Amino acid sequence: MLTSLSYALLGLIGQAPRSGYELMNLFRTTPLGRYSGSPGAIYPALKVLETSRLIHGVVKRPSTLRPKRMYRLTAQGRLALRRWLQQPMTIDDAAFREPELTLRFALMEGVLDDKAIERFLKDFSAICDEYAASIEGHLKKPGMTLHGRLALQGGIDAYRARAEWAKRAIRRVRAEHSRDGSRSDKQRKGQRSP
Amino acid sequence: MLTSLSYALLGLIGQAPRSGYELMNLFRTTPLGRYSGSPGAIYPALKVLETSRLIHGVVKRPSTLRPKRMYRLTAQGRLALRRWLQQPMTIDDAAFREPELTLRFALMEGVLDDKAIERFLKDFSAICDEYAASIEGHLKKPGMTLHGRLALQGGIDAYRARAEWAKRAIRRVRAEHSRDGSRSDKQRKGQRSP
DNA sequence: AAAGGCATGTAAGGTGTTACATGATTGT
DNA sequence: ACAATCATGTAACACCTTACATGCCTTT
Repeated sequence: MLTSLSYALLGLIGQAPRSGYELMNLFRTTPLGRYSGSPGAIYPALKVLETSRLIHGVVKRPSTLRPKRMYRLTAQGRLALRRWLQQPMTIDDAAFREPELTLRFALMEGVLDDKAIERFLKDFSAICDEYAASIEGHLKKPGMTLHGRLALQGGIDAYRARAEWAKRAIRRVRAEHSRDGSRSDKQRKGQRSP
Repeated sequence: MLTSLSYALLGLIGQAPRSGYELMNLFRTTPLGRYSGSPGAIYPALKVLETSRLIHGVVKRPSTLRPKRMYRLTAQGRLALRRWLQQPMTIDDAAFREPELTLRFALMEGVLDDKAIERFLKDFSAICDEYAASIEGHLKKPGMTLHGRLALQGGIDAYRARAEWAKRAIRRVRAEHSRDGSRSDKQRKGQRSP
């Protein structure tokens, strides 16, 4: 199993060919930074992805001591990405790996179809509500301090907010999709916003 | 610098003397589990805290191959905990270490005074709003995909929810404190809910 | 006396961080 | 020629996870 960082790299390379440096800057200058953006993590991760044949680096500036590589997804890489994006969602994902779910959502545009995206958001909303309810269970337990209960309430509020967000997001992607559908029914894959 | 896990242990031991096993179960059976609850993390961390003289383990069942230890804070440990709880809050804490802030709130009851607790919540609310606003800045940047923008919006919503929670929490702790104040002005330190 | 929960611990492995090292290219 | 930025990489270290090992104690 790959890490979140590796999948983030896979997803970003899928959007457009990119170099390690470019990826590093994306992490450093955007909220993607949550998934870590140090060269000591990114370059080794890219190496692993390349030896696993999920990405392939085309070497610019060859036969120097400091070659530059532009990475692209291989067919295998595209498949691995898609499998990760389509993974069934568990309550543990919501509880302990919520950022990875958000990452999946951010990277599934242009890879999964409208139906799968809507499914994802519905599941996400439901699972966030479910997890919020499970925290509520702890609230009633004896021996909880005031701050303990308040901290739990904060968690509940945050997950409820996530669930509401997902419901709004469904409407937003629907609106976008119907516009896209009436405008241009073809054109997919490998495109990038201008 | 100690890790979140170490401070969590410090805080929990401060609430009442506890054994490693007891601590492990607290992590396993409550939302504290976010801060990890495997024996491979907890026992070594306790050992480090003891060699740093922040906690002290009283050995029950001595002169066996499997001694049992009940840990208590030392004066140094109490001080280290207090310093961590009182640390000034940065926007980076909110952005990358929000769970640690929540942990601090949960563990400051009975250690910091009412004033410091209210200060913490006010700062937390302000910094969450500030960070939410800084994400909003990214929303306007060109080159953002639809999903990218929606994911950012999710982050904004979550941080706004945190900020609102903190405001409600201030009222809750105020109410509790005024009740406490009129009931029993003394009695602090080392107590535990029944 | 066997089972199951209490209780502590270690070994191997993976992944990340910080800090550093180094080379290439471009603009002044 | 120099500085800044582009660009890649490594070494040391810290910490956590999983899986396992082991022993004590209580109940049946």
